[in-house]
Amino acid sequence: MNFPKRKQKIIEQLSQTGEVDIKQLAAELNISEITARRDLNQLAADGLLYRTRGGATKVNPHEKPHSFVNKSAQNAAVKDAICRRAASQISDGDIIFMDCGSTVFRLCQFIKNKKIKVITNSLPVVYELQDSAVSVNIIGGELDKERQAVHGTTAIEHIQKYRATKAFLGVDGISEAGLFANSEHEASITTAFAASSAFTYILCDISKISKETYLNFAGLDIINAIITNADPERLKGFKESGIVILKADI
Amino acid sequence: MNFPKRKQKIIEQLSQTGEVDIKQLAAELNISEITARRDLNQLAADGLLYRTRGGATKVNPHEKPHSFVNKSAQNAAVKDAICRRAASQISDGDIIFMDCGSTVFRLCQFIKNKKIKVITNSLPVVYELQDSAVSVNIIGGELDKERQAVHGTTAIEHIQKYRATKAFLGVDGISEAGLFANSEHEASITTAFAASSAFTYILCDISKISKETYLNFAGLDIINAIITNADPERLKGFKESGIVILKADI
DNA sequence: TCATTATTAATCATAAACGATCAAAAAGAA
DNA sequence: TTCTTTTTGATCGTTTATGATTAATAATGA
Repeated sequence: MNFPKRKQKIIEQLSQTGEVDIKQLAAELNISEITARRDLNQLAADGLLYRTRGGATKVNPHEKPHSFVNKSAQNAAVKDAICRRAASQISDGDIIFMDCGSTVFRLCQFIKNKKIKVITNSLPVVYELQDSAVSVNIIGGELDKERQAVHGTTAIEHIQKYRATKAFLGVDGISEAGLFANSEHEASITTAFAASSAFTYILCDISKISKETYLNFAGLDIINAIITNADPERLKGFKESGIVILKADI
Repeated sequence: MNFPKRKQKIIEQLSQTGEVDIKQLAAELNISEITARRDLNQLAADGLLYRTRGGATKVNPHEKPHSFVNKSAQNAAVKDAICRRAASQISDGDIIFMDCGSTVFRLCQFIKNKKIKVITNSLPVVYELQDSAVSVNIIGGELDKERQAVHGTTAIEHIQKYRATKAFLGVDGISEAGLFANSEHEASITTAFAASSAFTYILCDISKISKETYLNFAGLDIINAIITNADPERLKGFKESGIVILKADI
């Protein structure tokens, strides 16, 4: 058992239990206590843990692990159907905005070979389009680790400098009262994208339709179309407000 | 059994079991231990594995969803020594710039628990810092897929809006004539970072010292310090220009 | 307060691994 | 073939990782 391997084990246990004990470490890794001690000293010197008497603890004990839950795999079939419909709206030469919605993310797989420019604040989108024909432009600014996306005033200013032919955005809820979001950050990004885009699509599955949650940040007038799997019958109200309804058949 | 064939076998076993042992390798491939040692050293210099005493281990112990092709694993030991020295210059509260240099990338592992802000144009840096205590700010603009970093006029303007206490940057070459880069994009980013930072460190291993390549984009006056593993004796000229030399002891 | 105990740093010892150097063998070029 | 270059192996002094020992230091409790 060499140092890199031990280091890995130590860091692993530390992140799980929050602390390690020299005696227990020595026993577990089949090394002498002094070697365990030396390992911990080395890792402490590199700032990877805090040395305590007889062991070590995490540097940031109360730090909540930024858990980016990738919701995009939930109801993948429905989301893919919506995204296929969305991708069919995109032609070569388009400049498109994509936000950090979980449905929007699944659009990536369908546009990899298109000759378009994508402007996005979503890191997963950037990663996914890394090996693609698409030219990528990243919105700059502060990174929201939980959402894996960029937000803040710098991001807004950045968006305002660009103009897109189409925007593909997600929302936390949409009703005849307009668009709803669970965070102000997300709301301002959505508003900025919509304002700088010639045509704005909202991608949402049936669970978001008629859902009113937290912040009603904009009216329906800032968007042009909804792509969803919901029955168009349920969407009559939107149609009457001039919104184009595109049904994704599953 | 020639080197390319052995290399393939070694990499294969490494990806399966995560580690190789020199004795076992020598026996298995019918070569002497010293040849096995030489093979591993070669592969370590190329960044294909990490050398340990008596063997080698994988570069990426856990499979990550996205992998960045990275020169940063090449000569990892030297780069780590430089980065340890660099990390020791960083205190909580600092706002630091990091560019897309391969040495700079390895600084991430030593700053994960620091309470600092990092502003960067490098995607691998962003990815590496996503589960850290560090607050991350991404430079916005066009993504250079080859370098996995953001560049362009938007990026420059973004950088100019921020002020950092320290910048940690890489170069393709440095001599008493100044800084050298292999691309204009990279040069302009480096210049912008240095201009907006109170103190600028260049991280470079000995191979970059006195190397003059392609574009001499700036004089030594835009930087404040060099962190390197090169012998300070060779760096007298820099010292006379008022550059602080920090020797990384390996 | 002091005494007891556990932990640590410092020092040393040892075996394994290492780099440097040179020689032999293999491969390639003239 | 002969010469040169590259690869491989052997030898040997040096370095490194590890563990044992012991004195110093810090925590704990009476």
